[in-house]
Order: sequence, then C-alpha cells, then structure tokens
Amino acid sequence: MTTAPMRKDAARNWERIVAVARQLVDEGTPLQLNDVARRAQLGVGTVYRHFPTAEALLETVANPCLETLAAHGEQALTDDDPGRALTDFLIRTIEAQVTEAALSTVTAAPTDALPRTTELKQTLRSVGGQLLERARDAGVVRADLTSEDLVPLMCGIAYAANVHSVPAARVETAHRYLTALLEGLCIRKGPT
Amino acid sequence: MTTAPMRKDAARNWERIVAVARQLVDEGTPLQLNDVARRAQLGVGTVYRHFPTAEALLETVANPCLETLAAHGEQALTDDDPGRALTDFLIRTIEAQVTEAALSTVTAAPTDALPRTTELKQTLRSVGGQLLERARDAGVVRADLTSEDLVPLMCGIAYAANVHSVPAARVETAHRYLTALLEGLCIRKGPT
Amino acid sequence: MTTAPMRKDAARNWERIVAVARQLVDEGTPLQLNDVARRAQLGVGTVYRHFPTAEALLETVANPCLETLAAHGEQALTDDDPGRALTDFLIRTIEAQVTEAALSTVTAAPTDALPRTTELKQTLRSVGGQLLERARDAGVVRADLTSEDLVPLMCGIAYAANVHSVPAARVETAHRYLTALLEGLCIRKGPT
Amino acid sequence: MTTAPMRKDAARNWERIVAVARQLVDEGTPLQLNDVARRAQLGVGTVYRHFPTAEALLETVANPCLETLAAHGEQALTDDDPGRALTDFLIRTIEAQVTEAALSTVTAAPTDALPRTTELKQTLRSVGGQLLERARDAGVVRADLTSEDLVPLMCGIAYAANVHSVPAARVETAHRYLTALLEGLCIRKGPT
DNA sequence: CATGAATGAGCCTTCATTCAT
DNA sequence: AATGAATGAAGGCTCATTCAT
Repeated sequence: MTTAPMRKDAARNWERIVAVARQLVDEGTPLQLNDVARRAQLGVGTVYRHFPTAEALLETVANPCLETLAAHGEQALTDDDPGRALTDFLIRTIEAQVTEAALSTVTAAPTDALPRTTELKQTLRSVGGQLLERARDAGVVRADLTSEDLVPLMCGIAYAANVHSVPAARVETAHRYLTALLEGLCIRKGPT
Repeated sequence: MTTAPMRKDAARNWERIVAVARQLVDEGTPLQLNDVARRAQLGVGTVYRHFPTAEALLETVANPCLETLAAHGEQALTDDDPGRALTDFLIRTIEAQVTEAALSTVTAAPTDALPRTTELKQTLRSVGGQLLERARDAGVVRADLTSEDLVPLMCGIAYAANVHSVPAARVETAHRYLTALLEGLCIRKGPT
Repeated sequence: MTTAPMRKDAARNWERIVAVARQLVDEGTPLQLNDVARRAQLGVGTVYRHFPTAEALLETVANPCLETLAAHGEQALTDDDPGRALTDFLIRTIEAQVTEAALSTVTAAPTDALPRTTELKQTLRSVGGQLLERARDAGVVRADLTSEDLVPLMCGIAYAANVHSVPAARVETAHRYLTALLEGLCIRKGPT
Repeated sequence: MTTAPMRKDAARNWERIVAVARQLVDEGTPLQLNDVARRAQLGVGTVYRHFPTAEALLETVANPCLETLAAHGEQALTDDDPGRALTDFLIRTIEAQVTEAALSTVTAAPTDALPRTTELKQTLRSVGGQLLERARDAGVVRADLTSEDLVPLMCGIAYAANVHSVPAARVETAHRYLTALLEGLCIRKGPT
C-alpha cells in the first residue's frame, strides 16, 4: 500500500516547503508554518494541507537523515569487527546530529508527529542496541550501558558541541567529545 | 556596601515567587511571569518589581546551586590528589545539573540576566579549568581537552540523562554516563 | 506597478477599520488598535494585518485629505495672481486641519509611518514654498518667512481654533484667525 | 485664610518634587508621579500627598509663570499707549509659553486641577480682554477679535514654534511668528 | 508624615488554526 | 487544491493608585 501519487504541482510545493523549512531550521529560526508559507511564497493553507503541524514538517526535514543513519546502521551490522562497527555508527550519528539542526530536536523529542519517524527512531535504537551488544560480547565495551543509553549519549554529545562557544568548530568539537567518551577522560596505563 | 535589607512582607513575597518559580521549572513548565504571579497569588506587578524578566527569575532560582558548586570547586582546589579533585568536582556538577532543573538552562545560556550569574559562571569555568590543568599536569587526564570543554561536557551529560526515557532514574543515569565518560566507553586492557 | 487588488471581504474590513478609526479620532478618543477592532467587530489580528501600528492607521485616515490638499496646491500654482494663490491654499489648508481631526496630528508629527505620508507632506511643503516664494517675489508677502514656516503656522492656527472654547465654531474661528494672520492684528493706515 | 504653614522637611520635599517635575517637563518626559518620586528620591506616597494628580503637579510647575504673566498684565493696564501695552503683553506671553514647557499644556487645557490655576487663567483672560478692548477703542487693533481669542492665538503661536523643526530657534521663531501675526502676513502699502 | 511594596486593569502584540473565496 | 484573510486566546508589560509598615 503506497501513498497515492502526488500531483505534479503539489509535489513541487511540497519540495519548496521542505526546502524552506530546512533553511529556517539551519539558521536557527523557530519553525512557524505561517513563516514557512510566506518564505515559500505559498498560502498558509497549502502548508497546512501538506503538514498538519510544525513538528510534522520538522520531522519531514529530519527523516532523510534518519533514513541514512538507519541504512548505515544496518550496514554496520555486517561488519566483522564489532568495535569498529559500533564506533563507525556512533561517529556517523553525532556527525549527523551536529550537521543537521533538525535532527537533534527530533531525536530528543519523547513523542513523534509522523509514524515514519517513530519507526525510524525505533530502528535506530534497535540497530544501536545490537551493535552495542555485539561489542559488549566481544569485550570491547563496558558492560553497564544498555541500548537505551546510546541515543541519549549521542544527543548529549551533540548538545555539548552546540553549547560550546565556537559554532564554526562544531563538527570538530563533536568529534573530540566523542573520542573522549570512547577512550575516557581519564588516562589509564595501557598494556605493556 | 550591601544591598538595603528588604521589608518583611516584600521578602516573604520574594521567597514565594522564587519558590513558585522553582516548582514550575521542576515540573517542566516554561517560566512565565504572569503564570508565576497567578500561582503565587500575587499581582503581576509584584513579580515584575522583583524580577524584571523571566531570565532574571530563573537565574535567581539557579544561583544558589551555582554558589554551592563554586564553593565546592574552590574546596576541591585544595585536594592533594588532582585526579580525585577533578572527578569530585565533575560528579557534584552533574548531580546539581540533573537535580535542579533551572541549572541546565542557565548553564547552557550564552548570555545572563544577572551580573552575579555571570560572575558565578566565570568562577566555575575558572575553577574547572584549574582542576583540569592540574589533573592533566599529573598525567591523569587526556591532553586534548581545554577548560572550555568542561562546561559543555557537563551540560551534555546532564542533557543525556534528561533525554533518557525514565525520569526517576535521572541521577543514577547521570552518574553512569559520567563514569562512562571518565573511564571511556571502550575497554582497554589495564596494566598487568 | 499597482498594488495587488484586495479581496472583496478584506476591502470591506479595511473600509470598516478606517471608518471606525476616523470616528474615534473625530470624537477625540486616542487611537488604540484593540479598541478599533472591538468597535469594528473584528478580531485584533485583522486590524493588525491591515495596519501594523496606530500611526499607520491614523495616516491612512488623514492621507486622503493630504492628497486633496496637494492637488489643490498644484492647481494653485497655475493661478495668475500669486497673492490669491497663496491665500486660497492657506484657507484650504486650515479648513482641512480643523475639519479632519486626524490631519493636525499627522501634519505636526516629526516622523511618518507610511512612505506615502512622507511624500505627501513633502509635496505640500514644496508647493507651499513655491506659492510663498511667488507671492514674496510679487511683493505681496512679508520677506521674513520661509517655506519652513508655512506648515507650522497653519498647524498653529488650527491648534488655536481647537483650543478656543466653542467646538461648534471651529471652522469659523479658524477662518477668523487666518484672516487675522494674513491682514495683521494691528491696523495700519492704508494708502490714501 | 492662609494655608497652614508646612513643616520644614515637608516644605523641602515639596520643593524637590516641583524641581524634579519641572526638569522632567523641560526634557519632554511625560510627567509620571512614580517617575518623579524615583528621581526625587522620595516615596510615591509622599508625592501623592503633596500632589493628588500629575495635572496638579504640572499646574504647580506652571503657576509661577502664570503669576508673573498676570502681574505684568496688570502692570500693562497702566500703560498710556494701548497698542504698546497689548503688544508687550503678547510678547511676554508667547515668550513664557515657549520657554516654560509646562505652560503650554496648562494654558490649553480646558479644565484645571487647582483652583488657583483657574483663577490665574481667568485673570489672564480678563486682563488680556481689557488690553485688547483698549487697543481696539484706540483703533489700533482689528475689531473682529474678542478677549476669548487672545489665549487661543497665543497658544497657537507657541504651538507653531514648537512644531517648527529646529528646537534651538524656538524663542526666535516664536517672535517672528508673533510679529507676523501682529503686522500681517500680507503687505499693504503704508501711508505716503 | 513618609515610605515604597502591592495591585491589577488595560494596552500591546503574536501566532496557531480555521474557513470563505 | 490553493489561497490568505480572519480569528482571538494568550502572553508580555506598564503605570496610576492604594495601603500596610
């Protein structure tokens, strides 16, 4: 059961709306449907027809990212090295979070507007959980973390990077923070 | 030069307002001065007289915590063990962050309403920086983090704990996350 | 390039708003957009959509008068008799000022909300200046007044008429005051 | 029946309040009793005790001027030259109006807060009326103006001077406008 | 008398959402 | 379908006035 195909002009409007919304989110402007409509040179009604709420629109902006992350996650599950698999996944995740402004909001939200979003978040949690489990089974990851912790931790790292004073350095900062988290703030003597 | 002492009734109202505000913040309600006034059974004007903006009120709620943290930080500077000093400081910090809801907002805010808040945040950053430096000099902490990173990281941990689904477990979760950050997600073979 | 034509209902509301505003101004009530909305039986938002500020609305009420005055002024420039031309212009001006309450406020305001208002005031000043200059060149008007003085003087006369106790006699009073100004309070012996 | 003598400190406060009010009026700030209290370093209550309304305070600021004007007026009545007497009176009047900001408001107000103000305004109107009448009887002033017109005309001249763009030139402008009014805008051939 | 804290009506403005065109 | 005008609840803030201390 696929959704009925959209009329050509409707599709064009849809794209316009999403594009404008992404732009707004990126520049930190709070997402208001009236505002989106104005910038997209469309009537408010049109925007409401396509997206019943601002959250729905925001999720629509964020979902491609989530799709990509999920795909990469599934891919990572096939990796032989459980440690690398998890690490890669985490790196991609925070990169996405600090790159796409919409993502952090959507990921941290306790409730979703679109079913698809819920699915994606579920998938991501599940994939993350599996990657974590494997790594733990391989003894390369501490045992006191569950799959429930992965998303919060990634959100936290991304948030930390955003709080940091210099916006231009966000990606680099996020990397540094992730590395710190992976390797630990404290230094222990390595194996001889 | 201390501020003139407040009249008894005014002081009572002041307390009432701050108490109501703390309660609101704790239950996650966005802080609105009108709302505070209503709940405190006071005229709006009274609230505005004491706190010109919602931010000022929020900071007033948060500042005692900041004071305490700063005091503990200064104390920690006298600790012989640089590693323990830093760790203790960090533990207290995230504990405060997840316990007092007002704190995380204030800490993450790029700009302050009250001068005292700015002072406190500055002190905290400075103390944290010194603790970090000592620990680094003692070789117990990784070298790629600066004093600029401490606050963001603590905010991130607290945020992560808040994102985590179960609110009741927040303190415990925050502890776990901090430990993970300190020791590292990844396990490395310790010295024989 | 003309402005897009207004929708029929919107136009009706626009008219209603302006009508109510004119009425309020006429009865001396300070112009408040909420008040206008209530009396026009419209939502506040509607009023704000049409007129972003009370000043904009006030100028919209006043501008037709200004347009008329400007037109008459241009007309007066074609008159052969420079004295009569100026006098006619001045008479029309104060008549308008005491008739349309909105006018005096707008004319005396140092700054405008609508570009059109600025244009009109500029035109009026310019036309008045030319009429004055011609009359002066013809030797029928005292030499110590510049085009900068015309508007203030007219505002002054209108104000004087409004201050006068009997409101019903305003037009007549204004006429009398203008005549006094033109001919002089003091009587001098005419030519033999 | 004189008013009970004021206590020394009360008198000092009274002075302070009036001084602050005059200052506020002069700088164009709208007169608010709270504001006055703050600037005078007094409680609001104190200000209210002395002046029940802002209008009363404003009139208190303006009245010395009115007193002076009235005195000069009475004086002028003794002048032999009726024309000069009137002219002098008018000159003083507009000078006062443009010099003391409080005056124009009080003079133009249709109703007064203090009985003394009403008395003074009445005196002024009466004196002006008499001066006008004498001048008219001497044939040096046009006949179509009554004593009711003098105050409005002076208010108008002052208002005109205030509307004029350059504030620094107000006194000079007012003089010019008064002269124009006295001698007439239009030039007529003098006696051979 | 003096004080200044408290009051709350009232104005301003925004924005999510609906619905006539 | 698309449009965008209309709505009005809701929140922000000020300020004249009162009254407990």
